Amino acid sequence: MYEGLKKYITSRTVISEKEMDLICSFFTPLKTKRNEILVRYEEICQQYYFVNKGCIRLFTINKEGTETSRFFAFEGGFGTALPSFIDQQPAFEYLQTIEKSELLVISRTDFYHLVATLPEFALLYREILELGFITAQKRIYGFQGFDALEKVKWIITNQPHFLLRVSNKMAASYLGISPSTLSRIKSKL
Amino acid sequence: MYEGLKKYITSRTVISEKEMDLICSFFTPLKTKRNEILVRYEEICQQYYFVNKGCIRLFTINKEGTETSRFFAFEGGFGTALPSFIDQQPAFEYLQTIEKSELLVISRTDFYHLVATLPEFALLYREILELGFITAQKRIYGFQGFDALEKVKWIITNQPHFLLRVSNKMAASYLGISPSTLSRIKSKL
DNA sequence: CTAAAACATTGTCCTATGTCAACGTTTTAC
DNA sequence: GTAAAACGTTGACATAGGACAATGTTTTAG
Repeated sequence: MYEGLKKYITSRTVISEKEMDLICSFFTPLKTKRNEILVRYEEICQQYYFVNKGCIRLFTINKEGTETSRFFAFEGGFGTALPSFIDQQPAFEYLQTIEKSELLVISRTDFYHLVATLPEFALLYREILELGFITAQKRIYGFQGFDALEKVKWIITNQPHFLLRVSNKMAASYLGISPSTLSRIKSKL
Repeated sequence: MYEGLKKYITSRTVISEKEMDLICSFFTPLKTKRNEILVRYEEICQQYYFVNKGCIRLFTINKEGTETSRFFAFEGGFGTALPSFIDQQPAFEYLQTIEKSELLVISRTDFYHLVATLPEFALLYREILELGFITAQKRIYGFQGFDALEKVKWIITNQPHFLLRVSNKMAASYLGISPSTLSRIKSKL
């Protein structure tokens, strides 16, 4: 159950078995169904999620009812509604599992407790933030001035499994293009 | 000279005078001219910059020679080519002062030394990352699906001084629209 | 102070991509 | 297992906004 998480941690920091067990002890398993909502709009996010199996998606719905996908975390990744989690403000987004998933959940209290007491965990969090920051940057700036075709090529290069893993509709809403356009582009490669 | 930095720090953490002086001792003043380059494309970024006066801009130039502005830091803000600074990889961007500016500079070595030895400084860095992350998120997601008019309204709401402070061209390249379009929109409010 | 360069504004035109609709296929729910 | 709903694909059409150019203004360099 905890292998994925342990692998994640050992690949990023050196830590004693005792501390590893301590960290794991704060994570509780959670099985979810397809399209299960973890954080609702305007809810204050209290949990951080590690994806053991399945996939979580962060998205919004605008006033016209159109969904926009913001972020996906697959097996071995962390995810949450981070702005709300950090600031404890109502989330301007939804978090859901788009497939039947197995997650490991840690409460915000425990999370920040670990950050405050375990330097190795603080380092892990710093790396999550640094990586998240860089990833977000690359995505914005990678997309700046890109036309639809370039965006699709970008995602194929940077997240090769992405288009195979998520629906056409979700992929399009992540890339900021219409499903029709994505469909047309895929048909020409 | 260090008032701005001290103000920044005291507004975010509680710290003794001695530690404050220690932190400040690692920052050296730097005066720059308009359009002075701080980090070149493919250079590895070794410094973090605090803006006392003036403004720094992060930007790229694509193969067609068009500039894209990624980020601006004004008085009281921190800025650097963060992905390169973090990973010590060649920067895929330029950092410049767009006005005559007064900066406070800390080397990466000293910066991470402070992060590693002063918990208060580690907290500050964590907050910079968290805030940077949230800001980047808001910008991407705020822009997702926005048309040109909505982007301009967004920037007016979220950074009211922005359009007054930077040139039409730079503002347009930040918003991801053409200078002509921005000009037309401004003329209609 | 002056010449040159960069920039801002605005008009005309054109294209990428969104919208809508039709149709077939897959998924869902009971 | 079956009906209904959601989704994917493709065509026809409409449009936001980019490219380019002309003109006037501001900034820069010496």
